[in-house]
Amino acid sequence: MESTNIHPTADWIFNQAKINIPNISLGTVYRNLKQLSDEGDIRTIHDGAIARYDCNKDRHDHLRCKVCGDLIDVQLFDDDLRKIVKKKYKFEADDVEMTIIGTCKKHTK
Amino acid sequence: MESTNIHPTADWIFNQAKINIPNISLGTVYRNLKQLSDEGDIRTIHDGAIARYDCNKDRHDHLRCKVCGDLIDVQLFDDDLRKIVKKKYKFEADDVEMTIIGTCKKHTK
DNA sequence: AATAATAATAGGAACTATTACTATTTAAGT
DNA sequence: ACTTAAATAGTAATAGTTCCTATTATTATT
Ligand SMILES: [Mn+2]
Ligand SMILES: [Mn+2]
Ligand SMILES: [Zn+2]
Ligand SMILES: [Zn+2]
Repeated sequence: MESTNIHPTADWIFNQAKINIPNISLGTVYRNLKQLSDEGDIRTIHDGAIARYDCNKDRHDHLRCKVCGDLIDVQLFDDDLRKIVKKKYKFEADDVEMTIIGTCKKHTK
Repeated sequence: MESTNIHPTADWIFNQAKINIPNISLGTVYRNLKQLSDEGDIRTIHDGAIARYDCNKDRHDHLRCKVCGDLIDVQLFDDDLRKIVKKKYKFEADDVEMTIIGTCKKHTK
């Protein structure tokens, strides 16, 4: 999984794993992903209704291209923004889930 | 639904609707919510694995308090941020889904 | 008002991602 | 080798959502 910078689903990982471990079960995939996520070794991201898993442990955000479906890592939510949230709304931010939907640079003519 | 500023689930709406329309079906709730959402009269927000519906049609973001569960409307992603995304990543942003998880002001002593 | 055409609905089946359960296998400790 | 504990495969169960269809309500047309 670390060999890719994609954001695979449990099902994708399951199918990849089957290449080397033909009789692995989907439950094992979910259990291990949950464990890794709980330990902070990977991140779980909610992409609409389904879960994706992210090896990029640094806090970051995503751009989702509605043309090609790519999910691109970006850094947008920074300490400045955290301070604004704190000052303006008196809200102590622990975590941020931000996905920007639009069109990536591959499709600009 | 407009009478509240909460972010109800389909199930919550279904149960509320049953008070006045005792034999309404869940499918009707989903169908009408989808229609309203498609027409832009409400917004669908993905809260983890489940869908919530939002009457606040203005583009806005959310703070989710992990203590009391509240989902608070805020305005964070602005045109400045959109321009940064455009300049830095050459990405044309159409829509943003941002939820900040943390602790709301009700719980600060 | 009666009839025909169209839209909306209830109720339930089907679907999909995920979780829970359990008997069996694998690994570790002595 | 024996005991204990952890991990797993396989399968059943769950939850949210969508799909389907016969029936009901609404609207348009004679
Ligand atoms: Mn990522
Ligand atoms: Mn809102
Ligand atoms: Zn693209
Ligand atoms: Zn709170």
